Amino acid sequence: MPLNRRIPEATVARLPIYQRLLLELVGSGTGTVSSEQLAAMAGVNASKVRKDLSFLGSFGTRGSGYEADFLLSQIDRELGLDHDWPVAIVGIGNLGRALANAPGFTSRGFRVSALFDVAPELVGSRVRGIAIRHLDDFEEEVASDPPAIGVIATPAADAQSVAERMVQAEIRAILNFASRVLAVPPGVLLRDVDLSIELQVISFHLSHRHEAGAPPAGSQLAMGPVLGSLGLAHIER
Amino acid sequence: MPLNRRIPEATVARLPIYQRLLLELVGSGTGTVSSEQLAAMAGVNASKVRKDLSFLGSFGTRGSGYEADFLLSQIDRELGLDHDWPVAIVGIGNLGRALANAPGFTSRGFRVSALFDVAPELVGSRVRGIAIRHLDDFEEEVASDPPAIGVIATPAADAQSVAERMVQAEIRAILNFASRVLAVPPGVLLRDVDLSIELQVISFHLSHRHEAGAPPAGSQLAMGPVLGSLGLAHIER
DNA sequence: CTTTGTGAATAATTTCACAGCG
DNA sequence: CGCTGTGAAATTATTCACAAAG
Repeated sequence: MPLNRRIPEATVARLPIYQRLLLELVGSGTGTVSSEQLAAMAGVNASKVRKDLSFLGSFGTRGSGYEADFLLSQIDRELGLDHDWPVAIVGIGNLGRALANAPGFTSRGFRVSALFDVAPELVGSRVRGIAIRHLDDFEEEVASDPPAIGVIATPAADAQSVAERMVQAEIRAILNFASRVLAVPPGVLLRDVDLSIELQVISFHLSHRHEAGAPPAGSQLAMGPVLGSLGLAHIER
Repeated sequence: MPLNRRIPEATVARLPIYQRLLLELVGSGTGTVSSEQLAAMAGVNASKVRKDLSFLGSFGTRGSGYEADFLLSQIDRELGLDHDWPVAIVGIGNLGRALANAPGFTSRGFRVSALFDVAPELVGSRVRGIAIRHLDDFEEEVASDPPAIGVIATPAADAQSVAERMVQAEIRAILNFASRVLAVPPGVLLRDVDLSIELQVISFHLSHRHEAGAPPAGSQLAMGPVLGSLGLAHIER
């Protein structure tokens, strides 16, 4: 068991998929699960599942498979979902509200700790029990319960200034849903999501579907929304 | 100019990024742009940009760069954004509304052609001028203006049945935002987006930031939300 | 007899480095 | 000269195939 301490990025990108599947399986009482089953559910092939899981350690039992709840706990640990990550969301429009309510934002490791907007009619109302604060009070509010992750769901024009205030407030990781390339200093982890990139990838495949009948390579395991960010987004030291 | 007629999937995933950057550049009056500039904005390196663009043809001018508007038109053509793709969105909650209003869903190739929900208080109201119809009328409504792409933004529990109705209605491509693995027949292009996957990837990097100071490989150009889908999602012939 | 874990083989992607064109 | 376009090299990711464990 060599246990490489460097997990390939491609594997990291798939761990959340396995995590979610295992959550469902454990929830519905599954005891053990094979790489074959996981692979079918994830839409990948079984050796990829085994290879991915082998980077975490040897948690399977030959002849029977993986114990679902134990495997889940190992993946959670590897993904850092056994920590508590307070998440602040700025921009409580439709998208911000959707994020605040998304199961993935409110369970297993993540806790929506603060909501901000500038619209007077929003400030003071609550989403899932959390009061929306005015962005003017951002620094003050986050001081008491410093968020680990900042989510930007503002109009594009406001995104950069929000990012700067997040950085100023010592937030080390930013998830950016605004369609705007952001500059952040080295040391800040920035990831951009563009909701429409998948639409364009679909458009590509639709308009090429007649040429050469090969199934699109990314079909089963989709490459998700991607948006370029200024090349500054790495974790320091 | 060999002009490989098979564009790597990794390149296809980046074309929307270049597309969006070029839109901005053209909008702000830029005439020519170098691979170096595009690379800096996209957060990738210059040879990757040149390699990516070379799959579309030789559109650059040595010594000066690429003519922004011409390059944009070539990328649009390659991505199929010169077609008109009617998009039907089912589930007009916060997420559905956010999608209906997203710039990427309403410009360049895409046209939100129909909105569906089951909530009586929503049916009849309009989002960006498009009336929300009751899901019961789905088949009838889409018959008159058949959507090329169906977007599922419903609660997880409803996603599968919506997918089946879309397939029945001859929709060949589905973009699924529900956190639920969907089964679709071969021939239907299915892509899943999970809004929280990036959050988990961030969590991974945050909780590993102390070990070995290497910048996370996916930092500059983020791998986006990904969710496994049942292995059925390919375009036929 | 089943299913994991993993080296080895293959394939895809990225990066390098430079010839060649404007 | 400056910058593209692209083979070749390096790196990363996937798949194969099978020995070993339960």
